[in-house]
Amino acid sequence: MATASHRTAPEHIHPEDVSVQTALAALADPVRLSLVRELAGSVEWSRSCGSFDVPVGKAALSHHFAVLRGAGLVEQRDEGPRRVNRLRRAEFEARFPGLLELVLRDDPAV
Amino acid sequence: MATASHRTAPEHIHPEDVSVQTALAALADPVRLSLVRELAGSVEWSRSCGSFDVPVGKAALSHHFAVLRGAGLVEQRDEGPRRVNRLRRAEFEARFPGLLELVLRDDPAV
DNA sequence: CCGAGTGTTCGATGAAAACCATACACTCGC
DNA sequence: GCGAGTGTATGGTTTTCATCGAACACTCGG
Repeated sequence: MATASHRTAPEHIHPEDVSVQTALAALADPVRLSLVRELAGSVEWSRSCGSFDVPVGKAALSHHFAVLRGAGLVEQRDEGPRRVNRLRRAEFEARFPGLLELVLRDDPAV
Repeated sequence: MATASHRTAPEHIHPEDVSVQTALAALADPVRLSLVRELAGSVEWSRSCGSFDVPVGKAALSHHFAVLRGAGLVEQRDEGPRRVNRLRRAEFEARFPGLLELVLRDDPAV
């Protein structure tokens, strides 16, 4: 039941246990930033990993999601064969006030 | 006069022209984060580049300051033989509200 | 005008990170 | 129980970045 294409369920890290460094590094990558933004504009649990429009292969994509999990930015759940995502808005906001909002509503440096 | 050990004066970039990516990447490095924090606790223009307590050589240090300038985080001015620094608090805050404050008053991830 | 102090530049090195292609694991509909 | 769809793991390549040592440029005090 509900254990998609993975031996074990995704391992999550709570934002509370994340260092600023890790958080910043996670968001400093263009692909991940794109994922986070796209995710922010979607209904929770509505997007599977493969449904994002980024210019990388599956392997790299999977890796990026692992990084996002490791930064407490994304939560994942297995739903049948696919793994659906959710942006941990509230929790992340509590740990890093303003950060998420900052990267989300950014005027791309004019 | 006032052109220390450098052909040309330091080239600055205003925070307004900096992308989030660049800003985050600049702050995601341990050495640079250390520099910013130490600088935040000092009087403006009081610290020369060499006066910071970081475990890297001069060359690397010089590079890190270049990155910080490129992210609009630091302003430099030549004062005799040395180059003194200032944290661009207000300008940076205006461009990335909350970010600087966030990395400065951080509980190192418990 | 020399020597000490300061910072940048260059070239090279090493480590980290992103990426791909492939192979594998799991789910589900047929 | 196949076969398609989805995601992970592994191995290897490439790129990026932090770092160093050494050479250079500039300032200033004797």
